[in-house]
Amino acid sequence: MGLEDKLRSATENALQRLVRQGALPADAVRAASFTIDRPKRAEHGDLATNVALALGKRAGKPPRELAELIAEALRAAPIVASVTVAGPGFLNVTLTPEAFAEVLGEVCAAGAGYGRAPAGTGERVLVEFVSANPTGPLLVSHARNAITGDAIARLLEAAGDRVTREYYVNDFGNQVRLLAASVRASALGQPPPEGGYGGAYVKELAGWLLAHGGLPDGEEDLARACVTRMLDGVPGSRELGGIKRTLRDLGVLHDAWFSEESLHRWGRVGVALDQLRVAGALDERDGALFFRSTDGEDDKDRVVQKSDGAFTYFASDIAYHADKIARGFDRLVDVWGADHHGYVARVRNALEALGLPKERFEVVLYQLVSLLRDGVPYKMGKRLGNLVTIDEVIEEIDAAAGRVGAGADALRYFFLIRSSDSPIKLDIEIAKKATLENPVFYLQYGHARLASILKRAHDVFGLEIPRFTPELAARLVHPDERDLVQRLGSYPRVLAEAAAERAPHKVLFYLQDVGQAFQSYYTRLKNEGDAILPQASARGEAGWEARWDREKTEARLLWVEAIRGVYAAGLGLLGIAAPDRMVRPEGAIEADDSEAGAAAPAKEHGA
RNA sequence: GCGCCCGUAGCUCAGCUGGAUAGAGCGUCGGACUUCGAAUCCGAAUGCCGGGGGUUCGAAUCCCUCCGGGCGCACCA
Repeated sequence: MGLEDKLRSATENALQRLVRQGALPADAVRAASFTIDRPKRAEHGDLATNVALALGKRAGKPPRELAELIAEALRAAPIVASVTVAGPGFLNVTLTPEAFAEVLGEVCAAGAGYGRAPAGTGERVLVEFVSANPTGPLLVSHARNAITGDAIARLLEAAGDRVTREYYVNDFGNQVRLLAASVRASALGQPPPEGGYGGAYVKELAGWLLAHGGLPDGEEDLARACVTRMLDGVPGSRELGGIKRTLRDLGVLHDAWFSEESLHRWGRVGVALDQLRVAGALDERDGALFFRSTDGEDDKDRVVQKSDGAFTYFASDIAYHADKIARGFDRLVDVWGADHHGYVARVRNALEALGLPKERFEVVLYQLVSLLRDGVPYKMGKRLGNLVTIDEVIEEIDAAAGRVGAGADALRYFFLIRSSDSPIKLDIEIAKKATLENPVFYLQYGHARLASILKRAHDVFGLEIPRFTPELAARLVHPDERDLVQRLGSYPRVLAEAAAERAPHKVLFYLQDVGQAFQSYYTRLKNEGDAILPQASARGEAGWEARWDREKTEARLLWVEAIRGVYAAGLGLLGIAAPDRMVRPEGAIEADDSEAGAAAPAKEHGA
């Protein structure tokens, strides 16, 4: 339990006591909700609460008077060192060292599972994401969907949910027919049909099929073979690595691949439409079949079967979502680009018309990714032949950083640092080459530093990370050390909130704050002539070991490991690597600018 | 026209279940290396929180309205 939660229950206890004493009306206390916050200013104590202000309305007493009353009751709590009343009636609370020690103890005891709810305590959730048409390689714009969906899935797991990650494969209808036709054309050395696909991967796909038993005769068999190859790829191929491999490179693994075509093959679409018909939710107009979406909240009715007899994508989507419910999921989370938001109502309405629990259906919408190239808008289009693939971007960043995985880390950072409601402008050139000023390195460096302190403690001083004891924790008296413990204490809350709001960016902001707080402490300590481990200069003097406060070092090692553990867990939750050391790539260090600094102004003013 | 999202520092964005003097990164300027890792740290400057009205002890946050931008409004997927 973090300090906020500890203070909250202490405050609630204090209120109950005041109610029993007749000092406060019970119904006012029951109805009031109050906040516990870290105050922005250090002189306002460790935590502040507006409980007196919140209660003032209902209790009918001046907030200041209430504040004095509650402050007095709160002073009895063991975690409270002092309470002052400030401003209109805020309570500023300073906590006891024991309270901080308790929090650190909880972090250490929980280990890697700290902040996570016990697995399986939550809902059964189906997170459906990516679901891009298997007619081409995944593009950078798809990466936001993949990364957002994956991070939300990880967050829900941390919140205790049983999560299934699913990719809905649109292997039915016009688009795959066009892909198959394009591949056949390519095999015959002809140009692709109107509106077809002409990328290099089409040629490669045709070549691979020819080399492996030839193209199937039937169009459906060919389409199936093409989709399989688009998903699984061809080993060693640059152009046709496969959607699954691209996702794996991003750290995204789906549990299930659900075929749209199978819904038709098993007659599920027809069944769903029959049920809608029985429910009286279908109308026939102009030879087409409409779902009466306007019975719910929607602008117009939606076509499920066109006048030429073909089912729409929406028809199979109804069957698909009905199937998700039938599989027993408590919650369906779909991750869609904001351009599909008009779709939400019709799917929800269809579920309702089928008599299914529509409130289980939920859509996470993310705003769109627009591309820039060196700051100017970059129009990407199939017809323009300038599609930017995820593979391509990952490859270039990996090369620039000299590490496989750097590209995935950078992309995950770029897409997870923004809230879903914020559109993202991704500059292709910067994403590709300017990896060194990428803030993801700051995050990772923080972890490398923590890890390297522990490694040095072991290698140079033979120190292992000690077991937690209250006595050891009591040695952490530096204000920055207390501050970091407080931050670690609020990690469970951050996770729970991020999961509930489907907002992975909150975890990332939290980690940046923790990293910054530690880096700042680290330098401050040095400026104060102190250090976690005895420095080389100190060890030069005779008898240094006798003067070394070994216990303080051990307390700090315990603390460093607690921070490192939370930090690594948080990064892991976002799918970003937490390296123990960072290697600066060749040519990354800027040239010494002492000469340039002198020369440049002279040139400026030369004329 | 209707619906959803957005408008906060020079730029990119947090903060939005109402709380004290509105934050971060980048950029700018000025400092700190006898390195437990300087991919770091410290300091400074910069804001009618798009405009107006309302609710309240208190509004970036809630309500109304206007302005500006993105997306959507198919018998496409």
